[in-house]
Amino acid sequence: MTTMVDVARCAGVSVATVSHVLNATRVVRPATRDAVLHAVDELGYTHNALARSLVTSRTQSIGLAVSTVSNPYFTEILQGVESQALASGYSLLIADPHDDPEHELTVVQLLHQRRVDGVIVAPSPTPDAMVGYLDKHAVPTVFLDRLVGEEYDQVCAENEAPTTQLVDHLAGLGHRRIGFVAGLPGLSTTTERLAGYRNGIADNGLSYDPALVAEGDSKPESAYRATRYLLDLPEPPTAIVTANNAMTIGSLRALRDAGITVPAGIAIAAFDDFSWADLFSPRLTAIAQPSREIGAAAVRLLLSRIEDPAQPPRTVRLDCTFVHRSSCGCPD
Amino acid sequence: MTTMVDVARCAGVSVATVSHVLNATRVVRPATRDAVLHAVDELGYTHNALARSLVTSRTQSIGLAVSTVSNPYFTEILQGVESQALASGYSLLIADPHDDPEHELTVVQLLHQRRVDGVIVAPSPTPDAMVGYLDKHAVPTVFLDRLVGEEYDQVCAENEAPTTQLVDHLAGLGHRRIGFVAGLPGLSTTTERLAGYRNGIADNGLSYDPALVAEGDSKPESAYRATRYLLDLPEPPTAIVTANNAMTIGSLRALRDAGITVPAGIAIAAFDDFSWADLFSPRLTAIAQPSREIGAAAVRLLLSRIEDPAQPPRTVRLDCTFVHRSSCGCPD
DNA sequence: AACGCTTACGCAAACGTTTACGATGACTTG
DNA sequence: CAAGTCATCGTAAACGTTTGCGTAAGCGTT
Repeated sequence: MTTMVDVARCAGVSVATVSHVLNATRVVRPATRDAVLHAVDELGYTHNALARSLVTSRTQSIGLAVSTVSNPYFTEILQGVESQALASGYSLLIADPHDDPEHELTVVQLLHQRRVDGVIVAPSPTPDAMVGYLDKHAVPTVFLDRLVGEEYDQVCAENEAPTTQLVDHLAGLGHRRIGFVAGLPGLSTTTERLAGYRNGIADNGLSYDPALVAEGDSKPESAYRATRYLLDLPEPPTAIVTANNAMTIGSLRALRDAGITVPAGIAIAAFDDFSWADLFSPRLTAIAQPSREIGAAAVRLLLSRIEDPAQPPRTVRLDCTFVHRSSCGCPD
Repeated sequence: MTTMVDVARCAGVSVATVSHVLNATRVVRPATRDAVLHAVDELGYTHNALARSLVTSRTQSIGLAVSTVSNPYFTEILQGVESQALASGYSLLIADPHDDPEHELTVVQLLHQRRVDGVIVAPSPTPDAMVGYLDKHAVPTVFLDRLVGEEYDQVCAENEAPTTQLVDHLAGLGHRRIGFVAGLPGLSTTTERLAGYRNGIADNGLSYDPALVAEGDSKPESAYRATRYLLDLPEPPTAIVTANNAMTIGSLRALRDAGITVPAGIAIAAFDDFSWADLFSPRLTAIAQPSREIGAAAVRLLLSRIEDPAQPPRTVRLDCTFVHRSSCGCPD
């Protein structure tokens, strides 16, 4: 591996000069500049980012800890993060907590040991250990998707109002018994969407029936069971709203296996859209989160936090869009 | 930021000793060991991986350069890579070449500057510059999905035989005119799958009609056009096989917009399965690649290459599975 | 001729680790 | 009791950069 001293020797200058021409950090005579540049590609020199980081104590990299495995919606966030990071001259380290609090802590530690300039984390339901670590070491952080507290930087989508919108739509179509397949308890998204559901129920003059909300974790299987449960009710719902991607999958499978057609047999409206939802059967009426934009906003927020660690914490909320298709029972 | 010398001072030992207890790299008296460990968490010391890497010239990290943006199938590969890397004690740097040869070179350079121990790359159709760079700097590399040459380490799925299998299945159902919606020209996957298609045609005693193969790039829009073209043929095919994920999406949309039902109006069999293909309409008969396993195999191959740079290059091929649903026209 | 100001660069000290050698003392051993 | 053996630990030189000071030469001023 050729180093800066090789280049310096070859060009007949000092390492300081090499460093300065490489970083354009002070003026050098054009002639020596050329000599250096020439030496660089004659020797095939490549910069060693580690050594540089060691002295500057900046790595120009950020860490991303999201559970891609369990949530496909996160891959879009990943894309948003990646492109925004690259555009800002930052590299991206990723580590998957696999939705496990213990694992979550260790991957965050790993990231910090690599001295990323900051991290973006989608917290698990019990993020205390991880949050404590981040706090203790003053690691610039922004939380994603799931909120942990106003004293932190965080970005997520609007959850409450859009869910209400789903219920409104269904109620507007005449449904009086609207079921809800909720997500993993403890997550802010779950809480907020449930609140949105209840608002919708109330707004439309319906009475809230706890029997109509079925909980699940974030796996489709639990939604499958939850939906089965709703169907087996003495007085089953005529419409269902599902709380996220994974839940929707499970519900749809349960309905299919039960031989119930959508929207004829039951109406469906979902939180979270899919990339190819237009090819699904039924064609899903859904709330689409601006996933890419969420990812991009997170890195922007993080970079500004890195820039000025003293600034007050911000929570940014992004608007969702209502995608009207036909699973709700409206004509296509 | 507290360092090893802080810990050493606090524990009343030398930095060498601190290093040794932290890495368990030589025996120390239990008492001093405890003193060090105690000092460590009293001061909240965290290891600086950069400094360590600088002296060991090992970063315990690998770089992944795949175009997630353009191909959702890569996100599964990503998951395979991530988990295998983590399991082997490696971190993951990712960089998206966005399917652009120029960008591809720069991200690989970025990765190398960060001194990853090796890289995993899904090459673009014209990877020469990138490959040249990797060669020149002797960066341990394994290529993914798209092949670049037997003199490199590479891993991908079986392409030819499975495609033939698709054609066989359709022909077995009585179809004589089977169209093919091909992928981006120049990619080994495209070439091989096309070859598989032609084999299938020949095996079944059909005559190869160039008019029946329509090319696209990797975007669904091109498949949309390609499919339209096939439908507008004087004598359109009665069955179509699509060459990959993106192509399938485009084809299905084209068929839907043309008011053609599957499989009644036309039969479809696809290379590449989807996560929720069972919820698609039609339910897709498809070849499923072992994506996760491909990713995992790639990191295993890379690590063995890093371990022993002199070993002969290997190309590993993974088997696909035929997922039988109903878009081919078989009863569900 | 002495002075100061520029311009252009070099010296060397960090940055936080790892690790090859050496050093120290206590304990055996003959 | 001298010498050899262990067990335990410290010293200091790397690793490849960045960057605060310094310095030397050239030139215009008085």
